[in-house]
Amino acid sequence: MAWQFDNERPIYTQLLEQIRFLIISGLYPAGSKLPSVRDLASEASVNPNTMQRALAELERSGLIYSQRTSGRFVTEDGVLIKQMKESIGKEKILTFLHEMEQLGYTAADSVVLVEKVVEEEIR
Amino acid sequence: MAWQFDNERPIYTQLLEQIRFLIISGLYPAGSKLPSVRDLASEASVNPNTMQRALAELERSGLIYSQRTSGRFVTEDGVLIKQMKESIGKEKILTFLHEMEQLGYTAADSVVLVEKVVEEEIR
DNA sequence: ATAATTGTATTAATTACTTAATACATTAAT
DNA sequence: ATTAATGTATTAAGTAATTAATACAATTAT
Repeated sequence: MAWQFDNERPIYTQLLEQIRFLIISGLYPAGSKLPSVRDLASEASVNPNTMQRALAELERSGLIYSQRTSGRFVTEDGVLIKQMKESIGKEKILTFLHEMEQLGYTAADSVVLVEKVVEEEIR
Repeated sequence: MAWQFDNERPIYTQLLEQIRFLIISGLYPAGSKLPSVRDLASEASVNPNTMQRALAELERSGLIYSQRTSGRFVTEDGVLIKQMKESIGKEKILTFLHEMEQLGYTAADSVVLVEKVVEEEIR
């Protein structure tokens, strides 16, 4: 796992996103046990509290849960994982559309523009 | 003009965005004179330095320029304004696509999803 | 029983950022 | 010449957020 961070955003946020991706993508399967806070922290070269914070936030979202002394686990609820992915995605889409509107583009404009950019990318 | 702010992001950022929108949308036309820093600040109920900062950032982007004692003006370059709008838009699109990828969606996925959301919105 | 491993809580240090206060400099207007 | 209006610079105050240090609690394994 390549733990990499930029200095733009808080480390705990980036940790959260990366771990979330590991779960959503299935690399950490539903029900599986995560490494301990300390192990994850040392692996990512980060203070344990920072990792703890990232994990706590993931926990709030229900993607993982902790059992006081036996460790942390990915939720068994595969449906929840899927829903989480979809709802975060939708949130990002709405934010995006809103920002574009604030720039003077209608939602319809934005659709077209995204299509264009993606086509350019492919080429 | 409705100067409204949330507490999520810095005020100067929000000022910048709102003024930028006024320019891009043509409400502050190319070449026109802006109110003074102090006037804008008092109108927005904001410290002059905060407004100054927003304007300075806009200046870095070339959308406005200042003449030491006569005031600030929107660039005469209408093409630049248009390009600015387009380049900021494109930046937002790329960021969006990147975030979606980090969530496990390909660019093609994202296009389809945006379309879906927009259709829902219209309905 | 003891030790080791786990998550958790509390507090402090650091850092960065935002906003504000104030003074300065330049030019246009009177 | 003087005043008023403009943008600018500098510094400080205030605030919030992030990270780190450390200690605690609970349970599992030995």
